[in-house]
Amino acid sequence: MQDLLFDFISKYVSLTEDEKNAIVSVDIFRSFKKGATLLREGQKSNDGYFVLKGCIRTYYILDGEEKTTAFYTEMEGLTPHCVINKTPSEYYISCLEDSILLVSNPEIEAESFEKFPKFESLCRVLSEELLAKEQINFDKFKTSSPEQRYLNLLQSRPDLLQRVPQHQLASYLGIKPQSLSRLRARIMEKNKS
Amino acid sequence: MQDLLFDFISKYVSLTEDEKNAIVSVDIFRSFKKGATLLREGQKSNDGYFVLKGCIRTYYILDGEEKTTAFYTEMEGLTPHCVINKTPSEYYISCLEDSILLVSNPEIEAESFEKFPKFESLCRVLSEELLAKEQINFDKFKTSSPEQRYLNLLQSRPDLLQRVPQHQLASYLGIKPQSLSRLRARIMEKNKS
DNA sequence: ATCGTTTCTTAACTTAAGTGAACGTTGTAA
DNA sequence: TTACAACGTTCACTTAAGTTAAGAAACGAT
Repeated sequence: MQDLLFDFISKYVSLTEDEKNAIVSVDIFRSFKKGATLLREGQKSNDGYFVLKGCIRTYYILDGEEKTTAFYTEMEGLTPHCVINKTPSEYYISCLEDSILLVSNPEIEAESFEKFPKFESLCRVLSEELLAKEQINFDKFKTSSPEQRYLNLLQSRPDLLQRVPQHQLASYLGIKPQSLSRLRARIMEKNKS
Repeated sequence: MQDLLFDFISKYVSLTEDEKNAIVSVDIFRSFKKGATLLREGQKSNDGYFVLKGCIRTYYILDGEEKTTAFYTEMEGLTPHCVINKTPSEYYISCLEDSILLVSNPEIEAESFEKFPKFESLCRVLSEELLAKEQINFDKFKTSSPEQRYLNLLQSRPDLLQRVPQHQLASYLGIKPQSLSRLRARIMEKNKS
């Protein structure tokens, strides 16, 4: 399991045995059951998550409706807004599947950055990369219709369509579950003829 | 003009005179005329931008149509996706107004990070913060109707509605210019009664 | 000052998403 | 096993956005 992490990190920087041991020794690998809630609206937390195995999602409850806005799967990570801003969370985080997560917080990070400046470089590069990717995703969302967004997801993250319930996918696509149903039927119809 | 920058930075870290001089001495402040193009589709570039004064925008040309997806105003910065990924750019960047920008690139940054590790910390914190903010914005976009998005923009960035042409605002809101016109008329109508 | 372009608005029509309700299926818990 | 809740689909209806076209206003360049 740790090897997955080190393989991932090795794309960015090369770690010495010392540095690898340092990561392992802080012992921040945690298992969660499907459905477990990691963060609730209104709650303050310092925990960031990196998915080694499984899938987690962020969602809001607006007018009593659940709105899922993001999914994180293997080798994807999330530092909640409330951690960055020291404010109560606006959204929930929960596990869609049994998951193994790396759980960190600013204190752990500060310590390790002090001992291993290389870790801070890594985090800078990672978050710059994530930011650029998030901006491209946002751009694509803005410039696409719901149908295009669905087809695009089918291309770029086909696994999600299998792992995730339709009504969560719908809000992820910015539409209602009924519209997603209809849209899928429409596409089927087109492909038939 | 530099004071604006140092005021901004001082919210995150405190700089010594030495460090301030280092920033000034690299001389990366640049002036641009309204309409100037900073980056074109297909082009490779290493330049990132930080707006000291003025306004820049990113836009795509899709099916011959200009789609504006982001605006950056005073004390906001952008490292284009193509810089992070070393790929040709998918979008254009141009100046909406006469602007004064801080222009940087990975080489300058690497040098300064070496001399002043504090700068790398600053950049890590800034990009983590920007990422969290971008995610919240994206979430809000997904969970809102075009009309809500317009009203929200009216609240959160009223200056943009003054500075920016309607048709650019429209694509920023994910709709057509005609729809924005109609939507505004609809809101006016509501407020009258 | 004029010409031409760009920008914004309006309108009529088309298309698709939102809404509310019904129904069958699946999954869960007593 | 039954009962209930959650999920996905379908339908009829409403509302709003996309499309195409036209015209008025603002802006720039000559």
